[in-house]
Amino acid sequence: MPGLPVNAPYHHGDLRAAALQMGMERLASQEQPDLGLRALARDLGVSATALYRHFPNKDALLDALALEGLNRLGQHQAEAAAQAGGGHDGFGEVGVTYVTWAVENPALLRLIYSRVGQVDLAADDPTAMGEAFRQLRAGIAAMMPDEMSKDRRAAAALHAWSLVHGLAMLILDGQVEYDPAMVRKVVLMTDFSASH
Amino acid sequence: MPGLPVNAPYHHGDLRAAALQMGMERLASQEQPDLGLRALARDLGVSATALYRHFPNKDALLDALALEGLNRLGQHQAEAAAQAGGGHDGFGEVGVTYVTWAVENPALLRLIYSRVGQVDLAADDPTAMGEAFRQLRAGIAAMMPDEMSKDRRAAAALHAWSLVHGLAMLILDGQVEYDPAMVRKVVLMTDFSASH
DNA sequence: TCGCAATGTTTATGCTGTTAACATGCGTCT
DNA sequence: AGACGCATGTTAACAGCATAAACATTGCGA
Repeated sequence: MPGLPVNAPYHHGDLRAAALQMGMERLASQEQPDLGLRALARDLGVSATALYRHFPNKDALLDALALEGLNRLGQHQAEAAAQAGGGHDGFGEVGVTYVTWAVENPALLRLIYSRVGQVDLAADDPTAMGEAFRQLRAGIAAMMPDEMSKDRRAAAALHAWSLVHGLAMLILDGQVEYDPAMVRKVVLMTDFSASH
Repeated sequence: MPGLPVNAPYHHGDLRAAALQMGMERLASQEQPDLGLRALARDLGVSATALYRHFPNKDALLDALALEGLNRLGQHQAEAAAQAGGGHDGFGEVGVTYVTWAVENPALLRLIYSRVGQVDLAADDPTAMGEAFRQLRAGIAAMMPDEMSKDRRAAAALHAWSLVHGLAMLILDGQVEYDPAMVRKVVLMTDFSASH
């Protein structure tokens, strides 16, 4: 039994990592990337079925890519939150950042949301995908103004998430043209200190 | 040249309409319907390639289904708007209705948004899909309070559309559990008469 | 050094969308 | 009425896909 390095290179030299990297590159550079096993294997200079030694099936590969993307999104959100300095204004900036990141990573955001919904919760690693998303949710909720009641905080967090996610999806689906100024105006429109 | 009945039955008896109806039934009854040409043809009691006499390819079939779904959504929105009686409160009800319809027609809503974005705008019938969506947008914009400036109306309409669409997608993707009371609270949270 | 297990390849299966060639029959025109 | 034509449906075939099984290779641990 080997020590710690789980991904020790064998014949190819860590084909798993190479496949994931190539997948991430395609997700970053193309709007509708070809993530077929044959296409990936061909461009990796490897036979069509070699990837089955590292992933049980195609969905597992996509899940791994989605998880990596989710981690990057979460990290990006955390950076934006830290830079904005918290508070009401900072929270707005985080929302704008979400939309901006989505526009810059359309295929990756779509992959994340297409995969995270149908993850088998009884799988081997229940913490992988679900935990990353739970962290994202917690981050959103934690950024709400302190003076709110717990109930209102939950509703406000869901409101904020829905707003930026919906705006991002409408832009990605081509229903709304991307206009940074308009995005800013729309996202910052909500006044969370209002009544209700 | 025949008169008005464009879809006169031949051998099968209007296979095109039968295929669309079966597709709509599957979209209505299943979360991830099998809309494969072979599966549809088999259940229609027809050979696998018969549908190519009525649709140039699979995408055309899906586009036709998405268009039908879009019309139903628009009609549903119009009914909700009329019932709500316009005004600020009525507008909120329309938003709640959007989310409710999405929850009740998840596969159809997903199909609509997945197809409408990549429609070839230079196609034969440029009015079909795009026009239906333009009508939906116009309906949303027309429902904004009258006292707003044109600019603010546009931003508020996009805000409202983003909010309900994002909330619907989060529910459909399994990120948020469907809770009618919570949906109502979140959708009605925005106060459009606020400053900015 | 030997062996085993991890890695990669070859081959094969059943699915998919799609095309071409062929068959059938309703509608129309003479 | 009869024949032609075109819309419709069928059969056969092809390329691509994900995937599984059998086989080959190679590096690490005992």
